[in-house]
Amino acid sequence: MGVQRKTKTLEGILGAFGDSKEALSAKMLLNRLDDRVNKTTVYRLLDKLEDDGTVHSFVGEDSTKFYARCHTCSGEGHRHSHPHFQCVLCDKVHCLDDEVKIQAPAHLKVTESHVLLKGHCGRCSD
Amino acid sequence: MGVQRKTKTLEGILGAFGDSKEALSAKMLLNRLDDRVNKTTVYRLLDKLEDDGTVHSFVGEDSTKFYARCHTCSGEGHRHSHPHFQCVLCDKVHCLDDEVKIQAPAHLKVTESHVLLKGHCGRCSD
DNA sequence: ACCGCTCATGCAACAGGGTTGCATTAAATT
DNA sequence: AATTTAATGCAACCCTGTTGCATGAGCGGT
Repeated sequence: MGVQRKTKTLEGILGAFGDSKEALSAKMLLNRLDDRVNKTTVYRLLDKLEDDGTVHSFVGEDSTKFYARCHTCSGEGHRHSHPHFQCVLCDKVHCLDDEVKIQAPAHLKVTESHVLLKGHCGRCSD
Repeated sequence: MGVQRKTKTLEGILGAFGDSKEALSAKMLLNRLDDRVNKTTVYRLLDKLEDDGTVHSFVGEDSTKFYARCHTCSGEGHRHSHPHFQCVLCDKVHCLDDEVKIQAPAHLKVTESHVLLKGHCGRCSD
């Protein structure tokens, strides 16, 4: 089951995400919360928020998991096929808008697509 | 620098990949080699083979790294934008043929695209 | 065939992300 | 305020992957 109580840490996490499309790792989240919270708590809350359809997760190229607010999902299931972009200079990760449809050979039944783009973000490529 | 000597383990690894498009994790590779080789050796060889342009790597949704033979790369640099497919039933992973171009907003300079599709493979969806 | 140089290997110990069990704390409900 | 039950913190752990160092094995030269 998902989140059931409004706690300090929960508000902190939701506050960190805000309403932006930025994606955060557990570590980044802990930093933003000034390391005053236990990592276990953060991981458990993120799991629950994902169950609730509040955030979605994906894996970055360094094998760490990133989380970002959902804008189109419910607890019924996550449905997003938008790409994620990671800047190789400032390391920031964020969700892109465009839906992506990758076509695969007919004999494969594709249920999820994960797209990660890497490069220089607007701020870093000036 | 890449691989410089033809050793038993090297032959074993190349043999495991063969000429197929199947991708293997270090763990899978160790299993196929009957766990008679040290994992450190495998990791180091895979690194070198990647340097040489013999294999390429990518991260699966479970955050583990997969390796597969390159068919179009050299030591000069890896250049593939083909998707990878992971079957959620049999867990096999393999490279797809189609090149993929994801378009991103103009202010982003994309240098790498990683696409991972998940679903049922031909053998598992019958 | 042997020698010697240097790369490759194995081992142990470590690093980092993430998880689990359990006792304690604190929301929510009455 | 008392009770219930979810949330938290802690320590210990799992897993993938890496590093330092001593030993073993390719390979080129003789």
